[in-house]
Amino acid sequence: MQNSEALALAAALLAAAGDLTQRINDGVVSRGFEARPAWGFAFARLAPDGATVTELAAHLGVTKQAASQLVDEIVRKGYAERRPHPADARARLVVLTERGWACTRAAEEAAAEAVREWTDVLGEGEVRALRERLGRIAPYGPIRPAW
Amino acid sequence: MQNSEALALAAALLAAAGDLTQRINDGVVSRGFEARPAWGFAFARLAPDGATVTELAAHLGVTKQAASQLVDEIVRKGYAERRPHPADARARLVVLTERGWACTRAAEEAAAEAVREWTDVLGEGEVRALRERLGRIAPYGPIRPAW
DNA sequence: CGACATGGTCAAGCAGCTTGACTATATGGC
DNA sequence: GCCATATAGTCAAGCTGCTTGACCATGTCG
Repeated sequence: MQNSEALALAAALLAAAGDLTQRINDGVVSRGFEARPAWGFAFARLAPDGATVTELAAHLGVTKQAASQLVDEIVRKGYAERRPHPADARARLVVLTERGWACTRAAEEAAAEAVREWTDVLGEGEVRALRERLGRIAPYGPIRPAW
Repeated sequence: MQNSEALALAAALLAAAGDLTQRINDGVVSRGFEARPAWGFAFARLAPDGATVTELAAHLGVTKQAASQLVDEIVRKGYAERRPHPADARARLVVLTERGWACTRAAEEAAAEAVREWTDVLGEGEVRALRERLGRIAPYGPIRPAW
């Protein structure tokens, strides 16, 4: 593979990621929620059982302060709430509210809608293969900003 | 495809894009250049024959002022220079210097190196197919930030 | 030639992140 | 039981990269 091909792959990857992110965000907004794309990663971490600010920060790859600000915002807008941590009086458990869950479902619907357009172009098997291959080359650990 | 699958695809795409971007940037830095990931898109537009600030802004999807700041920086660091535009006295043509070209080549090498690791996992044909499919679903036009 | 469009810059402001300092609680050695 | 140290979280200040708004110089077209 030529060097310039590799750069083109990077560009295509970023373009696809940006496009999909934009579409998901638009879809979420059109369903009556306001959300910044970065929230998706926060919600994904909060979804199962909640998380502390520090855990969230590690997951997002930012400082505790930045994570705390993000939590401030989603709490202020009613998507999550801070509760006392059951086992550690220093910590506070951030959990999604019902509205937060609704927003998460909206994001899933929007994502499915966006991916459906890809399915129309590539076919379902190809899209599934795409997802599987991406998963193999970039395990989904802590988030690193795309640039 | 289930809704949650679609979100997982988006996450995998962003993770892969972020990972690749990070690796390319690291590779460029280790070759003795300092570059911010966003520069890649600027350099790509400047590479053939130069571009005006306005063209660059449109390509990057930001304001003229932001593009101008970016140009200030890469000029200050010796990667490009502003020349009078041959056909329009209002405009100034931003062109890469020899150092700019060297940095571009370093980015291509770094990208090739990063993609090579993927090739080891997926095989060359798969990676090529990945690039081709990504190209089909997200034509590489103006850049939209990933989030 | 004059009216408007376009390329570019200057200035101010804002959002999201950082580092640094601090308080409150937890943990482990003695 | 107590103290030293580590950890969860917040407050405050600052930086960077973007934005909007205003402006000048040049081009284009009636």
